[in-house]
Amino acid sequence: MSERTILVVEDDHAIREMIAFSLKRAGFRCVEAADVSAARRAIADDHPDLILLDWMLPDVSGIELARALRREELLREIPIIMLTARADEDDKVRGFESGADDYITKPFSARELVARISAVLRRAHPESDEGLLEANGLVLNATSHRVSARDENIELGPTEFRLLRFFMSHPERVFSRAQLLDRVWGGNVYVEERTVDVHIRRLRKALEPSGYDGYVQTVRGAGYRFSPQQDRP
Amino acid sequence: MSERTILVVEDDHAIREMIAFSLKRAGFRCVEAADVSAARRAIADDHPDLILLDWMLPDVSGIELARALRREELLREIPIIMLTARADEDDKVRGFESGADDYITKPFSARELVARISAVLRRAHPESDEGLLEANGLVLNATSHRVSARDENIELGPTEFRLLRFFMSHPERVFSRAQLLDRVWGGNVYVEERTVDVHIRRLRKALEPSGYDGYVQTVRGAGYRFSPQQDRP
DNA sequence: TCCGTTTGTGACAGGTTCGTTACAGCGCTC
DNA sequence: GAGCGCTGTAACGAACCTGTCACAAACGGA
Repeated sequence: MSERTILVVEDDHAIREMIAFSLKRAGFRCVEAADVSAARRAIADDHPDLILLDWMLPDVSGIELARALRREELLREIPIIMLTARADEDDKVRGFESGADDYITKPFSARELVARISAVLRRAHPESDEGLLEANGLVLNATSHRVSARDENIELGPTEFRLLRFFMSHPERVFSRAQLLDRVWGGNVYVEERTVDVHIRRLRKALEPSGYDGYVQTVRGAGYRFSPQQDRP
Repeated sequence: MSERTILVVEDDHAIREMIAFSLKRAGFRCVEAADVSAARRAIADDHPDLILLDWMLPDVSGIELARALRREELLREIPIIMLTARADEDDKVRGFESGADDYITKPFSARELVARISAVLRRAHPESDEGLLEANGLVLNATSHRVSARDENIELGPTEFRLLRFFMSHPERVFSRAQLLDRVWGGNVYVEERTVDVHIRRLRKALEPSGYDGYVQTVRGAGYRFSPQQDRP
């Protein structure tokens, strides 16, 4: 599962650091913001997968930010978890919290924090697209995570599977190594471009016994292409 | 599963919008009403599957509406979830709530809301779940809570039973640990993902004597899959 | 042809994921 | 309260995957 980015919006420096530390240790990428304007910048720059939002902020209240985000079409999908202090017993205010996907009352443990974040992320990205890709007898089933060549099963590693899935959903189109790294490996990873070659090789090797390795073609100076145009193997 | 319609009866515009937003995102169809008379119209027009009812309303109290609905023959079936403010902890109030199928105290998170609605709907429309699941001689009887392999009884713990039942009703499909936690353990429970591995192990161990353990397959980097495709054990 | 550039290939160290076992806590029965 | 089954977590090793390198091979232009 690819790394998830969490934006932490909290004015108290010490608390923010604590949270960031816990999240990083739990394997999340973490972006911090001390106020709403910084948060807006971070949202634009880092495309967080989830926002952890203190509701008491210096400039605009966290609730205002939450409601504003909900109104913006592109940002509606980002789940929000509210941080509230126990003292804020005002019902009216608390009622508004329903705009968030979850809320956590201070004080809270690092484990609870991580658990709730995981739960919300789980719910936010439920199931991926139903996908059956086919090319001249080469079948990739995304839901069962299986690849077969004329009913013969093909074993692929995780990266090779993603690579083939990407290729099969964009046939007859050349992708540079950089594009492949971006779209198969995921946006912000630092990996040598030549690494793509190696995985192409591994994919070809796996397809070789069934004769489909020719479908993965090299375009010298440009990148690679998946081309099922030619005759059946 | 067909789309379910929820009627939200709540006078506070902001809260109502928030709720509606959350529900829509969770895949429900959503109808809104600000007062009891609007609610009655909505019930007649939209035939909601569930009513979310604030108990403090401008014209008639939510409780009155609930009791009135209960008296009407055709509407008895519609489950009702009450929304109450924390301040109203009064026993007297709680007593009135007995007409509802569940109640939620403000503040609440979207996650809690969705979880409770799902639970009530599940109870109201008991899934005509085929109580008998079969896969190449492996039989799971949901009603008698029994599992047998070729007439040989198999002892399973509660979690392993639910796990196997879930797998058998979704064969040939990969589920991530997160999805399994969500759908077998239940949405709002906070458990380490690796815990899934241990229960997979326990399930396999229980299936081992009869040779069915191979049906529970690991998909590295993705999750687990139940696959009765291969040869009989 | 030659030479520089690009790609294929095999090996490998480090890291990650998974299987497995052990164990403590909990609720239950007796 | 002891005994028991069930659950979730931790820890360890094994299997596997990954990114990088070094070198070989292929290619293309001069």
